[in-house]
Order: sequence, then C-alpha cells, then structure tokens
Amino acid sequence: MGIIDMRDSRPIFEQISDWYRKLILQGVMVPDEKMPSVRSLAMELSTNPNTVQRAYADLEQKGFIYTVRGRGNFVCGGQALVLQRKEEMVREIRTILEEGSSMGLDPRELALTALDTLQKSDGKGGQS
Amino acid sequence: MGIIDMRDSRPIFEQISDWYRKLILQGVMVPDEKMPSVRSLAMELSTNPNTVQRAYADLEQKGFIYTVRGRGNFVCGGQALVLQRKEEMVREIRTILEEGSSMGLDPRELALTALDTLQKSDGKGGQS
DNA sequence: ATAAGTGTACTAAGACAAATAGTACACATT
DNA sequence: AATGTGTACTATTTGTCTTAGTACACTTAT
Repeated sequence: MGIIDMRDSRPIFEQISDWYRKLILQGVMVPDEKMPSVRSLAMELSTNPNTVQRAYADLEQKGFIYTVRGRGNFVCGGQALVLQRKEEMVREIRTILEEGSSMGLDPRELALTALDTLQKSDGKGGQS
Repeated sequence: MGIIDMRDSRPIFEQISDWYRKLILQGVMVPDEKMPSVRSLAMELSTNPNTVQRAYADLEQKGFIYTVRGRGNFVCGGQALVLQRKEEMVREIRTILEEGSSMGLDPRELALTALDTLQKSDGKGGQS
C-alpha cells in the first residue's frame, strides 16, 4: 500500500504521479500545500531525484501542481480538476459499457452490478 | 480503424491480441474457426512473424485460442469466456466508482451518467 | 516419398523507454 | 555565505519491443 509497488509494471514516475494525483483529488493534499522536495522524496522512496522530477513534471503538465523556482512545488487549487476527472471517469465507464454491449451484454446490468458490489462492501467511510 | 494503429503507444503484439480478443468475444469469430497463419497475418500487417506469434501466444495463454501442431491456431469455444470478461468489466467499473467515491462523488451518478451517454448515441446496432 | 504450409524455438541486432548516477547552474531563504 | 530548492545536462545501464534469420517438428496435399 505504498507509493511504489515493485509488482506493478507501470513506470515508477507514473506510480508517483498517480499517487499524488489521487491525494490531491481526494482533498488529502490541500491547495497551496507544499509538495515534498524532489531530493527528499527521492531519498524517502529510495529512488532517483530525476525520476521524482519526471513525476512532478507530469503532475505540473496535467495541472495538479505548480512550481516556484527556489521554493518548491505546490498543490493547485480548484474544483475544476475534480470535475475534469469526473468526466474522464464517465468516459472510461462508457467505453467499458460499449464493449460489453458489442458482446451482447446489457449495459444497465453491468453498471448496476458494479454498483451493487460497492454497496455490499460498504464498511468504508463515504463522508456523506 | 485497422488492427495496428501507429499512434497507439501500446506494443503491436498487444494491439493484435486485443483485436482478435474482441472479435472472439463479439462472436464475429466462431468456435473452432481457423485463425490466420502466423506468416500470412505478418505479411498482411507488414510486421514480423515473431510479433504475430507473440500475440497468438498471449491469446492462447488467456484461453481465447488453441493450437494444433502443423495445422494452425483455432478459436476456443465457450460462453465461459464471455462471462469471465463480464466479471472483469464489473471489477474495472467498480474500481473507477471507488476512486470517484473517495473524491466525494456519488457512484450512482457516475454509473448512471455513463449509461445516459450510451442511450443518447444509440444509432448503433445492438443485435437483440 | 516429396513438397508446401503450419507452429515453435532459438540467436542476434537495433531502437527505444525507464531508471540510475553524477555534475552544474539559477533562484530563494536563512 | 550557506543551505535548500527546481532545473538542465550527459552518460550508463537495464529491459522491452521489434525485426531478421535460421532451424526443426508436424500435417496436409500431391
């Protein structure tokens, strides 16, 4: 459950980027909060500063963090990012439903079944 | 809309494997139907026989085709493959809904919105 | 038996991405 | 001035993908 999973085939920089992307979207990291420095995070993860920098460049390019020279990287604000990710999720689900439909499966059943499996394991904390 | 898309970052063997996986799941290729030979498909796609073979090895490992030495590769039968893929799709959707939930989004809305976008663009041929 | 077509296995080489290592520079803070 | 920060390089290593070529075993058709 750490940032880097050796058994994950994805590149390290992508795992780091994804990890912080989720933290930001979940509100665990708040706007203008400081990100770990490139060197310190590399030390903490036992990886290379270049790899961390690449992850940060990815996050910056996608609009999740911004950079201040000589000071560090900081979290971007904005509900816009959440809405953008929301639309992306809808498209991802739609793509799956389309494939299912082409196989003769009922999209409604697919969507509702997935919803059901969520309800069942509802020991978690939905913060509503 | 061909088998291989240069702009796709995925490996060629994976694109070939995915292409035939969908054809089989959609029933376009029927059980025991013969797959193109490794050499002929490589010629047709202007790629290497080794690359096609790797795609076929991938399909065989996943249970979509079977091999008869000296004769060729053939499509596996079975509604089991469809059901297996169905469960996989449900898990994929569930994963997305979980991420959305952790962002404070309503899973029902995500699932139903995705469903709606399907209904709207329903000029296609669901073969019911 | 022969020839052609099939899958399979193996080695070799090139292209490319990912990651590491090391160095250097510019800027901000203390 | 010293430290910590981001940034920009080069070089090297590693692994995957792809191509190329060869060889072998098996099936089918002749």
